[in-house]
Amino acid sequence: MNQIPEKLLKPYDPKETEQRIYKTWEASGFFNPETCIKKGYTKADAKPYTIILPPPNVTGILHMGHALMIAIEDLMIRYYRMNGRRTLWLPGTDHAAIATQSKVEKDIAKKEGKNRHDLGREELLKRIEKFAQESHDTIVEQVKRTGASVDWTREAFTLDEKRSLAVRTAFKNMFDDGLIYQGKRIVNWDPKGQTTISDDEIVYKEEKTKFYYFKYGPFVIGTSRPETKFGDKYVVMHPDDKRYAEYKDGQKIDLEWINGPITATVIKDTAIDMEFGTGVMTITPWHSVVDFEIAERHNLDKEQIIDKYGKLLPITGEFSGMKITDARAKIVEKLRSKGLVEKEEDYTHNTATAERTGGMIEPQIMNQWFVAVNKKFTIKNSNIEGIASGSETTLKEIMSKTVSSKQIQIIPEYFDKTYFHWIENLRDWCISRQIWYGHRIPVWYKGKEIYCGIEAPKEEGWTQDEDTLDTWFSSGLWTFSTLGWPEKTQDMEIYHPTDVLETGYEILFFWVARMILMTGYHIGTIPFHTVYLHGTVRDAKGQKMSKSLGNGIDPIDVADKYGADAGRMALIMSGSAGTDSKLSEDKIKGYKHFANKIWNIARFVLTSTTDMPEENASTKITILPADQALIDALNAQVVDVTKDIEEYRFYMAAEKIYHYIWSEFADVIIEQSKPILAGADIAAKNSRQKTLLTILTTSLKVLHPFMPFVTEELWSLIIPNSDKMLIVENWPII
RNA sequence: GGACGAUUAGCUCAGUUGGUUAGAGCAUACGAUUCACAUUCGUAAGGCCACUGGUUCGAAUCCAGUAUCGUCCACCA
Repeated sequence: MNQIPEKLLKPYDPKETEQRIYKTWEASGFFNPETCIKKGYTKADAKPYTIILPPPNVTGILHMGHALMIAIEDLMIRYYRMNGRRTLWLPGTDHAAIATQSKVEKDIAKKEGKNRHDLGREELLKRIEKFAQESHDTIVEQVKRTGASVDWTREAFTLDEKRSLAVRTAFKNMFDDGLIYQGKRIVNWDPKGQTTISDDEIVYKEEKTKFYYFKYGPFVIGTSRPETKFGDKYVVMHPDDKRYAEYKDGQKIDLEWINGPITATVIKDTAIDMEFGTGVMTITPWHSVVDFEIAERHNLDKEQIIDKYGKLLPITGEFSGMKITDARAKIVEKLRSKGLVEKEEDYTHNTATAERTGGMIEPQIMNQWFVAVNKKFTIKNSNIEGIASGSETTLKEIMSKTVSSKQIQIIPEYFDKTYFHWIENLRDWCISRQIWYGHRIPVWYKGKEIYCGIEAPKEEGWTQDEDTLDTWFSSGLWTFSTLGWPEKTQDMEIYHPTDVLETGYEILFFWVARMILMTGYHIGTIPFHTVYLHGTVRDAKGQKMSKSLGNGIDPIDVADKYGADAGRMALIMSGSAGTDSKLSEDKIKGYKHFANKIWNIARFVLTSTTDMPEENASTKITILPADQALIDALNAQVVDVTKDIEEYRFYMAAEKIYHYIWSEFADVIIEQSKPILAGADIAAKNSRQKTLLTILTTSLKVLHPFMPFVTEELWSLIIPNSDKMLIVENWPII
């Protein structure tokens, strides 16, 4: 070791280094576990270690949250790869049905002034696919910039051919088992987006409005929505309400209403809050979830008042065809002229709006497809603890048992409670969407006949259901659809169940719970052993990063300016599982300095060891006790860091390494070494030289999962003739 | 309304499951230095660990309550 590489004499330049190093990794094939086996770096019978990358949506570009996710997953993957595990990290992207379609529709409306009906299904889909493809390509480039050691040969897309087959197969199996059914149910209809949306996609916004009290026969009813009241022929009160004890359940009362006399029926139901308003209400089952449930319980008639476009139907008489907002005042006026308005008050309440389109939700009863979460079915082969093969179970039970038995461990643990709370309140999952982009429901109709199959029926005359599936239906299959299911593949055999699912806590219910449901049902096992939930990355002030606020930090800008390594370190160091973190450029800058620090340490060590004698069988350098003590201290650190990584305390592991390298190695050990290296005692000098090299190489190995680029680059400079890259080096074993 | 968190130095956060004198980074002050370091080093100051009570030989840590902030869920006619 005589030559000091010229590059090393200048400050570390991450921009030049990182992209070059990534290409070297790609060319090596080491992201692919089978290549590692072929080259002898992983044993053929090694225990697998699998992470499936939560697929970013093809709606745009990656943000800091993705960068955090990748930093943590790559850290685990590189750590386990260095530990000799058969390590697979499988990448992919998500078509994100509603989000993507509405993004493209918005663009088209803005640029061309057209809506989707102007374009037609085929043309719109073409446009969306083009957008999705471009978005996908950008995302892939971004993922590469972060240093992610994902196996690109296995890349998947939630809407590609193999995943589509998985979706149709999954649908058919559940359909045949009676777990998917079509039903008239009240759904959240978004008149603006012309689609249903799930409960989870609703955003409640505060609205100031009027609260009216109307005379309804002998009662006074309260409402903020007079326009729905036309069909109200049931008046409901709590059975224990003494004020209305004289009225009996089922009693008929003739009264004067908006468009003339009607006969109302008294219903007693405990869903009524005696404290609210007058304690009496009329119900509109077609347009209210609570009312619908009351109507179901008492087997009452349901009538539609408002159409899909938010306009009043002929049942409203003279108001027919009017928009809700226009009609409301006129209806109140009419009631007032009839002397039926008791009083009105100012009222603030939460209205439901669609997250994607901002449209006001108008509940409607519609034909939709559902997954029955409480329906019993026989599970064929079960590896789920507490649910035996061949026993009767429900999807809800699968979701709950896998976690309560700790077969699936959630980190941080306290999210268990939130998870169970959610499961308890879970209703049947509405999986149909009235949009065009996504997996079309594999059901065909011919007259009154209905056919569900993986492929379209061969005979003529069948038409396919117009709806598509909720995007979470396909992502629910993600851990096994990516591994080739429904084919019986070797990948499934080897890599499933996966080890860790690492994702943001905000999609615990959307996604994690649905993966548990789908995997339990289709595979009879768990999708992963551990769920690691990371927090939200916020700006320095603690605000969410968003486009509208313009406070986002672009991971690519970070990579350009400070290096991806620095960005990764800043993200990993920003906090523990489940807690939000604040990120500022200053923080990232600090870790750029750190990368340069290691660079300089390496320069010092290399220039100080050029005259170290080469070792061979006859001439061995003896390590003196003082130096052995330094190595022992480092080893103790490595043990500590290893434990922290295995127990998911990544921030702590990172901090320990950082602290060791800067405050111990650089500030103490190197400073102490200077007189020894310049001294006359050759034995002491050689011992120290060898020790410095040992400490440097060990430090690089331990730091590699955190800062892969700078460590790999230094590795190649330190050991120039080795063909073994740091990525496949062995984790220091003590 | 229900659930779950958080509250520690000026700021951002640790504190590994109860154990010496509560730590780090940034920022601040003072000093050193051109030495592997454009990006260096040392020293210092800075804390009623939100508050009240309890358990314990011992509490930032466990329990109960209060306050403030945050997140999620539900949503009322």
